[in-house]
Amino acid sequence: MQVTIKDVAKAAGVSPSTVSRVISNHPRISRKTVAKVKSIMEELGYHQNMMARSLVSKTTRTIGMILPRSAEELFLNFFFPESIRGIVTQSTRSGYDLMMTSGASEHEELEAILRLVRGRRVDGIILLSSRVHDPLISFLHAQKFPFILIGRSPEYPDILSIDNDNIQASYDATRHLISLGHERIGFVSGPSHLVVSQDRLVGYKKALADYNLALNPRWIVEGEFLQESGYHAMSLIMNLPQRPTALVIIDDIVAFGVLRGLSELGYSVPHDISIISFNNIALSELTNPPLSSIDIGIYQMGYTASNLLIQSIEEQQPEQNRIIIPHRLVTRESTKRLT
Amino acid sequence: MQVTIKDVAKAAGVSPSTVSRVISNHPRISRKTVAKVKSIMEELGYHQNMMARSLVSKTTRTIGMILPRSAEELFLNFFFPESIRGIVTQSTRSGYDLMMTSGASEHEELEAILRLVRGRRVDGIILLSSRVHDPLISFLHAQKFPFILIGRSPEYPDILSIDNDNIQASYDATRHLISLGHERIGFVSGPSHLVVSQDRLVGYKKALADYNLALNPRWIVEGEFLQESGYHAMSLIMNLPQRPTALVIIDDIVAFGVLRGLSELGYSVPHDISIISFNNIALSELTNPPLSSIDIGIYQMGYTASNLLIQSIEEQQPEQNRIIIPHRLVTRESTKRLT
DNA sequence: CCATCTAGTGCAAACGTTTACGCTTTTGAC
DNA sequence: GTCAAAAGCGTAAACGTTTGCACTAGATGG
Repeated sequence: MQVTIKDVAKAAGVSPSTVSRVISNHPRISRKTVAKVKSIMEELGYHQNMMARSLVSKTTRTIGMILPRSAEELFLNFFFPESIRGIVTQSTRSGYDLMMTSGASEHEELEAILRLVRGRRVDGIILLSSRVHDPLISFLHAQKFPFILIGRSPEYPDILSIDNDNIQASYDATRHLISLGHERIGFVSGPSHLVVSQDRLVGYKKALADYNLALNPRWIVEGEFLQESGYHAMSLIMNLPQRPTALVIIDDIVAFGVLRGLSELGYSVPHDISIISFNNIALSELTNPPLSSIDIGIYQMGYTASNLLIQSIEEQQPEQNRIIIPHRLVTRESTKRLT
Repeated sequence: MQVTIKDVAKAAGVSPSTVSRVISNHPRISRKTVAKVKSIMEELGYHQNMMARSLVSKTTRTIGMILPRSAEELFLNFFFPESIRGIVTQSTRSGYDLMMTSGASEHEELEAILRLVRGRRVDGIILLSSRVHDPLISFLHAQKFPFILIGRSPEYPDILSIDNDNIQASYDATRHLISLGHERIGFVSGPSHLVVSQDRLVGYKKALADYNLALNPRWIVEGEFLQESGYHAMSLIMNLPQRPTALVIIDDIVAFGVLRGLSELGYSVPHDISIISFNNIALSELTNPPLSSIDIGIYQMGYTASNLLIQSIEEQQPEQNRIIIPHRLVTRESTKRLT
C-alpha cells in the first residue's frame, strides 16, 4: 500500500540503506546513484514515513506547545495567536512542524507535557508563561529537555528565553506621559501572580521615582486581562476625591474597557485624561480615540523563539540564553499634553 | 535510557505483549495482572513511545491543520484563532493532538499536506477554506484521506464539512435592517473568489427581492477582510448622489473601517446610517457605537469539526456529512429604526 | 608490484511497539 | 469424570527506517 524505502530500492536496483543515504544526502553516494534513486522516488511518489524515521533517529522534527488554560484571555489580546503565527511560520521554514495540545487543569497540563516529552513526540517545547512560579518550567528544566520560554521566569533566570523588557517598556510609557506634563499618573494592572504585571508595575514606579512624582497607591488597581477589569477600575479610580490625569494600562484589551468606563462616567479621552497601554494590537488604532500603545513585537517573539529553540535542539548553542525583543512607543490620540 | 515496555515486562514478570495489552486495556487480562503492571508502570515512570506505536498501528492520534497563506487576515477577525481554540480543546479531550504547519505558496501548501498525509504524521486533516476552488480539497478527496472542511466547497458539496448558513445569516442581517424600515441597503463584500463572500451576497439579494426592495449595484462594493477596505468603501458609497441608509458588512473588521470612514466623512452611526456585520468578535461591543453583528459560532465550529473528524477517523460514520452551526443575530446600537 | 587508502555500497541489527496465533490452565455443563 | 469452551498469557513477526561495520574495486604512493 504505502511506498516504502524497500520498494524504491528494488526499483532502483540498490539496497534500502543506499536509498536512506540518498534521502539524508550522505556524501559517499555517487552522483549517478543519487540521480537514479531520486528519479525513482519521484516516479513512485515516495514519502518518508516519519514514524519509522523518528523511532530510530530519536528525533521528530516537531516542536510542541501547550495551549494555556487562560486561553481566552490570551487569545483576546492576540498574544497567543500572534505567537503561533510567528512560531509556525518560522518552524515550517526550518523544516519543523508544530504540535499543539492543551490541558484543562495544571495537572492535565503536566500530563500533556509528559506525553509529549516522554512519548518522544517532540524535540523541544515552547512555553508561554508569565506566571511567577510555573511547575512546567521546573519539570522541563529538571528533565534537561530542550525548551524556550516566551516570558520571564524569576525562578530560573538563566534558561533559554525570549521576552521584551517589560520594565523598560513600562518606564517608557510612563515617561511619555510625564513628558506631556502629567504628574498624577495611575496604573491599571493585571493579576499580580504574573511576572508581566509585576514588571510593568516596577517600570511605572521607577519612572515616577526618577521624576520625583508622588505615587498614590489608590491609583493602582489590579484586575484581569479583560476589558471588564478596565471598566471596573474606572469606577474605582475616577470616584476618588483626587483623580489622576493619566493612566498606564497593562493591556490594550483592558484599555478598551477603560475607554468605555470613562465614557460612561462622562470623561473624555484625552481631554480629561490620557491613557496609554501595551501590545498595540491591530484594533488599538480603531478605538475612539485611537490608543497610544507600546508595541512589544509579539509575532517577532514567536518567530525568534522558534528559531532559537530549533538552534538549541540542533546543538548549535545560541550565543545568549536570553533575548530581548525591542519595544516601540506608538503615540496616537489617547495621550495629550496636560493643559 | 528510556523506559520501555520490555523494562516494565521484566519488572512485572510478564511478557511485553501483556504489558501492551494492559495499556490498550485488552479484556482478556486478569484484574491482578493489570493492577501489577500498572503499578510497575507508575513506579518506573513509563510512557508509551508514540513513534513505535504509530509505526505498527498505523495511527497517530494526531490531526493536522495547515495555516493558510492569508493568515494575517484570518487572524485579525479571530476566525483562525477561535477555530484553533475550539479544535485544540476538543481534540485534546478526545485524546488527539493537533499538528500545525504552513506553506508560503499554494505549491508549498500542497507539499505540506503531502508530508502530513504520505509521511503518516496525522490521521486526519482539518481544512479551513473558503475558496471556490481549492486544490487541497481535490487532493485529499482523491486520496480518500479523512478530512473535514470548515467552510463550503461548491465543487465537492458532499464531503464532510461544517459551516454556518451564510446565505440565511446574510438574509437575516438584511431582514433585520428591513424590519427597521430601511429600504436603501448597501453591501460591503469580501473577495469574490471566496465562497463566504458569494453566499452572503446571495442572502442579501434574496432578502431585498423577497421584500421588493430595489438593488442598487453601486451600493455593492467588494474588498478584502481588512478595515482599510471598509474605510475605502465609504468614500465610494457615501459620495454617490443617492446614498443607502443602511449597510450589511461582510466582517466586523471591515465594519471597523466603515465606522472610521463614516466618522471622517461626517456621518454618524446609527443616526445617519445603520450598519450590521458578521462574526461578532469580542471587540464588536467596544466600538463606538457598539456593532450589531451576526454571531456565527466560530469556536463551536472548530470544536465540532474536530469532533466529527475524529469520529470519522474512528470509523463511526457521522449521520450527516454536512453540519450547520446556527447563527445568532446580536443587535446593538449600530442599527436603528429609520425615522 | 605491493600496500594502503578511499569511494561506493550492502548486510543486518536495532528502534519500541502491536497483534495473530498458539499454548496452557481453568471453568462449567453434562 | 470427561470434554469443550473460555480465560490468560507468551512467542515471534512485523512496521519502515537508520547506521555501524564490512566488503569490493579502483586509485594512489612508494
